Amino acid sequence: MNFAERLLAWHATHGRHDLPWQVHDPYRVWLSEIMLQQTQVTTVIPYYARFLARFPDVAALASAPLDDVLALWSGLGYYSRARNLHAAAVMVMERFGGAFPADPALLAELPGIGRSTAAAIAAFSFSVRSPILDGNVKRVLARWAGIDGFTGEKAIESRLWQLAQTLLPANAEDMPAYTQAQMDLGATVCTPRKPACLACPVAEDCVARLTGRQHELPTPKPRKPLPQRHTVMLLIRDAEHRLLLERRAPTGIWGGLWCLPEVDSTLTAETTALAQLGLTLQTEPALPDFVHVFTHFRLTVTPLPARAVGIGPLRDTDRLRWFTRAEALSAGIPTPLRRLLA
DNA sequence: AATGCGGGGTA
DNA sequence: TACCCAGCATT
Repeated sequence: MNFAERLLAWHATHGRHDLPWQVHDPYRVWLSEIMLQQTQVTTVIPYYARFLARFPDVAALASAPLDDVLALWSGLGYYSRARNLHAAAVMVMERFGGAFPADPALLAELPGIGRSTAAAIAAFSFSVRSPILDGNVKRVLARWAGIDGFTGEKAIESRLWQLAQTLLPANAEDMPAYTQAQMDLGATVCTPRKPACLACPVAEDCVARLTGRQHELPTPKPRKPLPQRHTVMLLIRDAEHRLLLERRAPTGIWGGLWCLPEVDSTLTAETTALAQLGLTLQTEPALPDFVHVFTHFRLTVTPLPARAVGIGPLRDTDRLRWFTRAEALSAGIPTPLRRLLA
């Protein structure tokens, strides 16, 4: 049996068959694929259920306010995914009349859908013969073919795409199961740490296993030490103990989410707030620092409580808004703020 | 080609 | 702590 045939046979008995998005509905497949970008299955499942209940089809999503989408995405991270999801839903309605195209090249024109996600949607929904190349597949193929070098590097990645294309099953109707089989093999057998080679359907001709290099491949990403950053976040309360939140710019960290106003220093907080927010503050002693780690830097946050005195009506209510604690918790806010409020 | 972009699970 | 996860967009 060739590579694809062995994966298909393995998947029939050992694959995952009960995931909630394993349906031939491009909307649900698309939604799950976006949520699963750089995010593990167990994390996605509850978000997927809530999202689908609120937005049962692409028309419902396209006509919803972005704030509602971000609120349901809150805590899942990579918020550009939520903004792109909403924009793509609008495009599917306007350009394709609400029906997702089957062609991966067309799917990849939608925001948030790259080559791998487009192939996954096309394979699961329409049985199109197009290869995926996610973290699982990169690891499986790098080991099986004995490919050295960081898989994020251009030359390595292009070899892997080429290989993935040649290994596709002959029959298009096998594409949904084959695509799922690759993901399942990477997630449950060919795992990053302790690969279960004894349970692997392609172990007999796996170069990494035959040469004892399962634990060396794929070549890990070269790491640099995380830069340190510091910020002061203002916990501004009004007379009714409501909290002032500021909508962040649409791009960058926590884009579009509601967050605490930030200043550079506790010493200049009052003057900075007056200049930037138009509020006169009485600051209180800072709360203990906490650390939030991102992929690319480490952020130390000093929470600084303050009372707003002599407030006039806030003029820019699209950017600045007073929230009760309950309102803040149900809005689109980043995880550190959710933790701080809890 | 390199960087920005979250958050959680895991050993 | 460090690595990894159903990657994509931007520069």
